Formats: sequence, C-alpha cells, structure tokens
Amino acid sequence: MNALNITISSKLYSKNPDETELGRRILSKSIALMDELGFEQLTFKKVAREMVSTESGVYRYFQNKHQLLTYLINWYWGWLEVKMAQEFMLLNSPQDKLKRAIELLVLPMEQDERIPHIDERVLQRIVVAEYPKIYLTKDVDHENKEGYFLGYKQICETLSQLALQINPNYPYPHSLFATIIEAAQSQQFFAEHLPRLSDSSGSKNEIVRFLTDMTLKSLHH
Amino acid sequence: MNALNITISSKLYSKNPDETELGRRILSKSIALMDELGFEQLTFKKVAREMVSTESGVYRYFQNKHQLLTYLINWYWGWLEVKMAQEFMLLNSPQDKLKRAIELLVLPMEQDERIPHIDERVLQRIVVAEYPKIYLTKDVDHENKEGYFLGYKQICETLSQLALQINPNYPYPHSLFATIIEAAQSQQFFAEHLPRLSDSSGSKNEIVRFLTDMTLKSLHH
DNA sequence: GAAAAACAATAGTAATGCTATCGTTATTGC
DNA sequence: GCAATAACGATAGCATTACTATTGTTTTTC
Repeated sequence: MNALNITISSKLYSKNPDETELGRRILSKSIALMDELGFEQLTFKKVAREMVSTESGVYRYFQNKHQLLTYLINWYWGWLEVKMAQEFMLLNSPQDKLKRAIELLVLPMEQDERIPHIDERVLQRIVVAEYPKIYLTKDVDHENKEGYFLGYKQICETLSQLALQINPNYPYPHSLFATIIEAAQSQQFFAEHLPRLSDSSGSKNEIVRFLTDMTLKSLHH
Repeated sequence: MNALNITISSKLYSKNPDETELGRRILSKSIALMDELGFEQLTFKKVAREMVSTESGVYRYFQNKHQLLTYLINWYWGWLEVKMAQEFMLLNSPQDKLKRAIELLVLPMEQDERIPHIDERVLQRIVVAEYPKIYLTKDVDHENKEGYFLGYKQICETLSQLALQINPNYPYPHSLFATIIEAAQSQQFFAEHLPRLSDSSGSKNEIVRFLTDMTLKSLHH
C-alpha cells in the first residue's frame, strides 16, 4: 500500500520498494531507463549504476527484471483503477463512465505530485511498449497463481460490470474489455510505429473515438 | 518463394532457408523447439543440437533468433493470406468472407502435406504465444523499413478492403482489423491461461462468435 | 577439374543473469 | 543506551548466451 492505496501482490517483489528511499530510487530510475533502452536492453547493473548503488542492491528488491516490469505494470493498472473510481463518482450514466474510462486508457495523464518517484506519463509509455511481455511467458500459469496479473484482471472486471449495466444480455463483456484495453495500447504503438495498422496517425483522440465506437456498438442490442 | 508462393522479405534471412535441406531442417526444428521452450529459452545452440548440425550453420541462415521468429510469423501471415484468397473465391458476400477470415484466424488448421517441414498447427501456437515480440522492440522503425512486418500489414489491408465493401463510410478499417487480428491471438491465449480476461473458456468457436459479432456490429451504420 | 560455395568443428570473447560472501552502516527492540 | 538484526555497498565468481572468427572438408557449379 502507498499514498494512493494501490495494492500490489507481495509476490511481485522481495522487499517492498515503496517503503524505502533506495526502493523508490530503483522504481524511479528503472522507469526512466526502461523507457530509454527498452526492456531487453535494461539490466540491473545499468539500473544500479544510474541510481548510484550496486547490482545486489536491486536484487534485494526484485528477483529479476521480469518481476520488476510486472510490478511496474501492475502499479499502472492499480493507479488507473483509482483514477477511474474517482472520475466515475462525477458521472451518472454507464455510457459516460465507459467513455471516460477509454479516455483515461489512451490520453496522456498529468503527473501526480504526491508520488514524485513515479512518472506516470513515462510509465504509460512503458506499458504501451512492453505490457504483453509480462504474460507471454512459459511461466504464465504459475505467475498467474501468484497474482502477477491481478491489476489487469481487476480493471477488466470493473469495465465488464459497467458494460452489463448498458446491456445485461451482452455475452462477451470480459473478452470485449480485454480487447479494448489491449487495443488501447497497441493502437498507440501502431499509430506511432506501424501506421498502416491504424487510421489514427497522430491524434490520440482518434484512437479514443475508434475504441468508443467499437465498445458502444458492440454493446448495442 | 516456395510451393505456395508465399513471399517473405529477403531482409528476413541471410540465406533463404526454403531452398536447402539444411534450411528446411532449421525451420522444422526451430518451430518444434520454440513451441516447446518458448522464444526466451530458445537458443541457436539448442536448435543446432536438435537438427544435428552446428551453431554456425544456423547463423548462416538467420542473423539471430529475433530474425528467425519474425521470419516464421511472416511465413504464417503469408500462408493465411493464401488460404483466405482460396476460400474467398468460393464465397460471394463480403460478410461471408469476413466471417470465414475470422474462422481461419482462430480455428486450428489442417497440416499442408506439400510443405512437410512446416507444421502449421504448431506454428499457429507460436504465433499466439509470441507474435507481439517481433515488433515490441526498440528497432521497430528500422525493421519496419526492412519489411519485417509486411505480412501483418498485408492481411490487415486485405480485410480492411473487404470491410469497406460492407460499409464504405466506416472510418477505422485498419484499426478495426489490427484489433481483430490481435484479439484473435490474445483471446486464444487468455482462454487458455488467463480465463478471467475472456468469456470463451474452452471453445474456439466462442472466440469466433465474439470477434464476428464485434466486427459486424462495428461496420453497421 | 578448378573455383566457389556450403558446411562442420572448434575456439574465443564480451556481456548477461545471476549467487555468494563479507565488512560496514543504519534501525529496531528492549 | 546497547545489543541484535536488517540493510547496504563492494567485490568476486560462474555458467550461459549471443555472437564472431578460423580452418579444413565436402559438395556444387561452371
């Protein structure tokens, strides 16, 4: 738990990085480095150098960089969930809530000053660029039991419940929102790097419109 | 080019594996091993051992395992494209063609005896488990210029054209089919490993119905 | 039958992904 | 306030990985 009450499975770290200076420096520097180098080129040695500590220092908090990435991505989903809960209180219709949820998934977010060691905008870029790597692994079943993907599943469940308020007979709410959440990430990536896989080159608002259109039409009876 | 006229960018290999015995053995054994071990655990040394040759033998055909994976996945898209073209000739309405395309994306396919060194069903499993790794890289822009993703873009374009026959005013055909193609893969993965991100635990037909519903509703005006 | 290409075999190298040890410095409990 | 404990920094070590290079042998091609 931290300032924002984001819960992350304790299986996702050896020692909670949120509770110490050194841990928060690991988070801060590994977010910056992962964004710069990408997951494959990141090593704990480089993180250690950047934060002026040692490799073994990082290993005391995370077993390996895969666990670190999983932690960061779960942190992001947890944070998004909190944001959504806040914003939903200001809205009434489930349609409006879904629209707002899609905006939060895609549009860049402002930095939260209460958490200075995590740059949410950079973290969002990491999620876009790396998120499927946390589950596309031979260990997925084991890691799933350990709660590695709770953040993702939780946000999918929340949005599914909203969808059923619009159309209680819609048969695929989880598939729909897993697809929407994934598309929210991959369309951002495609718009930037593989524009022929997208119609929204440039504007993120175009992606929001596409996803909203797809969601509401799917739920229409 | 091979028996089926699948074209793959010559940047995707050092020496065309389709043209020699050794090359085809590399493809055959690396498909089996990648399926068994996963991309991360695969090494050229293991492939060499399996095919009774040497590491340097594999390096003569592919610069590294990332290029090998990209080759395999492009081969798959090319092959699917050929399949679709064949089946479309038997159908008239664009709706029927789209439905059939979605079935081909999801349902297991039969082995093509003309290509004994490639097991299409195993290759399909590899695509489900590994496909985003080929573009989620810091080299994506450079590799894109080299034609690393032509197979994916081509199939997306073909389906987009079909969609516009149904609704010429639909504004997001490429985004739609990039999303459908991705969801076809990820829903198979989720149904097996992360069932709370899917409503189709078990039957692939359920996934087909979900994707068809989403596609046709999206195109509805 | 010569030249060129493909292949097998082996060696070597820098980097990676850890694990282990050990002395020093903080923190905590009593 | 002091002992016990945990955290940290520094360093070493090791098996594996991801290549690159070399050299001799076989096969193909012209």
